[in-house]
Amino acid sequence: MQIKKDYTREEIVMTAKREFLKNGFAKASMREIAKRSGIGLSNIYNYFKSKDEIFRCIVAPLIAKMQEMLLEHHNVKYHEQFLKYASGESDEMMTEHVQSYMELISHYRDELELILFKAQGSSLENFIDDYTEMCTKQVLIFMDSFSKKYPSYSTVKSSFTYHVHTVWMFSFISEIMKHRLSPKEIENAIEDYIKFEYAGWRAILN
Amino acid sequence: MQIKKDYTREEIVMTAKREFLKNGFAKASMREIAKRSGIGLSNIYNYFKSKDEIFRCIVAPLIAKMQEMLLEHHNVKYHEQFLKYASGESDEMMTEHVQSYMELISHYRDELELILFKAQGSSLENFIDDYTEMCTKQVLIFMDSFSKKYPSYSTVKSSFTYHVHTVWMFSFISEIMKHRLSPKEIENAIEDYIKFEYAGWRAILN
Amino acid sequence: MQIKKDYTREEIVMTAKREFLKNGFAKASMREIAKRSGIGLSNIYNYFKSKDEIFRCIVAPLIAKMQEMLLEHHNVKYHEQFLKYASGESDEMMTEHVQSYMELISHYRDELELILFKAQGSSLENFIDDYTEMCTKQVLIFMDSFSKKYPSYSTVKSSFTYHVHTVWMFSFISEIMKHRLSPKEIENAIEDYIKFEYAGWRAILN
Amino acid sequence: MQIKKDYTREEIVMTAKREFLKNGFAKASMREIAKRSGIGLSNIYNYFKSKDEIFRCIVAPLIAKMQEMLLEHHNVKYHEQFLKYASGESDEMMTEHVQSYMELISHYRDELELILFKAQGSSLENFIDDYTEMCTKQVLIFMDSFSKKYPSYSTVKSSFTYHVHTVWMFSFISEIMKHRLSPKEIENAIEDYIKFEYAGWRAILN
DNA sequence: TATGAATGAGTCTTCATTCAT
DNA sequence: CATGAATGAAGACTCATTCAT
Repeated sequence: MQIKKDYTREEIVMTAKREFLKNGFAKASMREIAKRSGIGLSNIYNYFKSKDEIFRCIVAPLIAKMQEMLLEHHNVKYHEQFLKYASGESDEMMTEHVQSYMELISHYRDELELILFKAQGSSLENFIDDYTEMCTKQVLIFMDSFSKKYPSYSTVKSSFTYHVHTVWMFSFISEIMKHRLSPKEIENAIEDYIKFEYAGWRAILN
Repeated sequence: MQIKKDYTREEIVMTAKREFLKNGFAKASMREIAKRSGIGLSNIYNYFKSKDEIFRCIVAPLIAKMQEMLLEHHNVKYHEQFLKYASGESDEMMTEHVQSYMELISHYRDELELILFKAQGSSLENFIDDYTEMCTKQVLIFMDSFSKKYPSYSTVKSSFTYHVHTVWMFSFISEIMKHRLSPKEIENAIEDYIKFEYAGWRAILN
Repeated sequence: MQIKKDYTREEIVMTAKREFLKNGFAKASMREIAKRSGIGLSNIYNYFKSKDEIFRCIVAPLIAKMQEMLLEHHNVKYHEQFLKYASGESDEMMTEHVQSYMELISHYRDELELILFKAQGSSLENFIDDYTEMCTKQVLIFMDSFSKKYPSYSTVKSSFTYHVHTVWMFSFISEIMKHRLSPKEIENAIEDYIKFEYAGWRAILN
Repeated sequence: MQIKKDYTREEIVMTAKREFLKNGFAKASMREIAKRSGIGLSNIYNYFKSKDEIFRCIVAPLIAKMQEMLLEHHNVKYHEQFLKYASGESDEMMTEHVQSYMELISHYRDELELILFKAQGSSLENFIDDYTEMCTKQVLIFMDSFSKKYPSYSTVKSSFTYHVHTVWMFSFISEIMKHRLSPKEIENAIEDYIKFEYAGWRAILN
C-alpha cells in the first residue's frame, strides 16, 4: 500500500511538473493534471492541499539548495576569495561561484525552469527577485569592507550596478537553460562570462 | 460619428492598458475593462476582435519603434561605429545604442512594462525573447564581417555569448524600470554599464 | 430586451425562492436553480453577484418592513399605548402589535419562512436573533420609564423574561406559518395569545 | 479487543459531538472528525454507518429520556396534578414539569444544543417539531377528559394554542441555553415563567 | 480492527466571447 | 454604433463514502 502511495505521489508530482513546465503555474489546470496522471482529481487532494503546494513541493529541493548556497558565502574562505577577485589577483571566486550555479542547472534543470519562468501566479512568483535582492545585499556588504581595506580603489557609481550584475548572473543561467547548450558550449560560455565580468569589474574599479 | 468612435476606442485602450499594467494580461478581465471604461462589454468587440488584439494594439507603437531600431542597424554609419567599438577606438556606438533604448523607456514606459513583465498569456508573451534573438543574429553578422576584416583579433569562444549580452541589455532596461530609478541614477547606471561592456568586450576580443 | 431581463430576473428569484424554501439556503444549489429556472448558470451571475445576494434580495422587502416596524415603536402614541397596556387599562397595544405581525405573515409568508427557518449558512442567518434582541431592548427601555412613573407596580424578576416573550412572539408567528392556519383559526389563536399575555403580564407585575 | 473498540467508539463520539456543536451537523466534516480524533477516516465507518448515525448515536440518550418523560405523563398521578393545575388549585404540576426539563438541561446540555440548534441536515432535524407535536397531542387528550369532568369551565378557542405553549416551553429552554444563564438567573426566569403560564391559562379557561 | 487509497459527484464562481436587437 | 442577455466551458477545491488489504 505504501508502495502504491509513493507511486501515486510521484505520478502526481511528475505530471504536475510536466504541466507546469508546459503551461506555467497559472494556466496549468488541476483537472488536466488529474486526467494526464490518471489519478482522480479529488485523490490528488489527499496528497497535496493545493495546487500551490504541489508547486512548492516540486521546487523545494532547489530552493533549499539555493538558500544553502547563500549561506556558504558567509564563511571566511569566500570572503578572502572575494577580496582577491576584487583586487584583481585571481578570478577563482568567480569560477567557483559560476561552477556552483552550473551544478544547480545540471541537478535541478526543470525546477530552475519552473522557478525562473513558470512561477507566475504561485506563492513563489517573487522568489527569484527576492533571491537576487539578497545576493545583491551580500555583495554590497563585501564591497563595503573591501573599499575600507583598499581605499585606493575607486568604487562603483551606482549601487544599482551591483544589482544588475546579480540579475545578469541569473540571466546567464536562464539563457543557458533556454538554449539547452551542450556541456562544451556551456564551458565556453562560462569562460567568456568570467573573462568578461573580471575585465569589466576591474575597469570600473580602477 | 467618426469622432465618437475614436473617443471610444481610445477609452478602451487606455482602460485596458491600466488593467493590464495592474494585473497582467492573463488576469486582467474584459468585464473589468468594460466596467471601468464605462463602455459596454460587447461593444468592445466592435472595436477589437479579442482581448489579445487590444493588447497587441496597445503595444503596437512600441513594437513598431523597436523593429525600426532593428532596421537602423543595417545602415553604413552603424556598421562603421560598430567596427570602431569592436576595435576599441570608441564607445560611441554603445552610447548611442543605449541612448536609443533609454528614449524607448521615456517614450514607451508603460508599453515596455507591458511587454517585459505583463505579457504572459498573450500572443506576445515571447516577443522579447524573439526580439533579442533577432538582435543577436545581427550582431553575429557584424562580428562575422568584422573578423574577416581584422583577422588579428581573436574572437569570442561562444556565439552564445553575444546572445547573452543582448539579453543583458534588456535585463538592464528591465531593472531600471522595475526599480524606478531617477534620471540621475539612470545616468550613473548607464555609465557603469557602458564602461563595463566596453572593457569586457575588449578583454574578450584582444 | 428590458422585458426579457425583468422576466429572467423574476424567474431566477422565483426559482431560487422555491429552492431555498425546499432545501434551505445552505443545501440549495446554484446548479439546481439554474436547471429548474431554465437559465444558464453563468447568466445568473449577470443578475446577482452570489447565492447570498439572491437570498438577501428575496427577503429584502421583508427586512425593510420589519425595520420600519421597529422604528414605529419609537413614537409617542406607541409609548402611551404601552403604558396603558402595562397598567392594565387596555390591551389595544398588544392587539395592534400582533395585528401588524399578522399582516407581515400575509404579505411576506415565504420570505418570513426563509428568514425564520431557511437562512442557515447565509449572511442573514442571525437576523432573527438580532432582531429579537433589538425588540427586547426597546421593551426594556419602555419598562424602565414605566416603572419610574408607576413605582407601585412590582417589576419582573429577570430581564431575561422580556427576552423570552419577544422570542415567543416570533415562535407564535413561526407556528402559525408552519401549520398553515386558516384566517379564522389565526384569529382564534391570536385572541388566546393576547388574552394569555395580558393576564400573564398583569399577574407578574401586580 | 473489546476494550479498544469501546475506547475508539467513545473517541469518535466525543470528537464528533465537539464538531457538531461547533459547526452544526451539515457543515461538520467527517475528515475533520477523523483528523481530530486521531482515528482513521475509514475506520470510523466500522463503527458507524454514516455521519447521520453518529449524530443519532450522540443524541440517543437524550431522545430516550425525552420519550420516557412523554410516557410518564400517562400515569395517574400526573393526570391528577394536571386537573389541579387546570382548575387553579395548584401549580405543582407546572413546577414539576419545568423541573424535569431543567434536569434535562443539566444532564444533556450538549445533546439538547445539538438537537435544538445543530441538527439541520440530519435525519433528526425535525425531531423537536415532532416531539412538540406529540406533547401537544397529550395535552389535548388531557384537556378533553378535563372538559368532560368540569363542563363549567370554558375551553380554549384554538387547539393550536396548546401547541404554541408546548413550543414556548422549548423556546424557553432554548433561550436559557443560548444565553448561558447562571443557576440563580435560571431560577428567577422559571419563577416568572410559571407565574406567567399559570395566570395566563387561568385567564383563558375561566 | 484498522489503514491508506480511491472515488465521483458535488460546491460556488469566473471567464472570454457571441447573439439578437 | 451600441446594448443587454446569454452561453458553455473552465477554475480550484470539498464531500461523504467505499474498497482492498
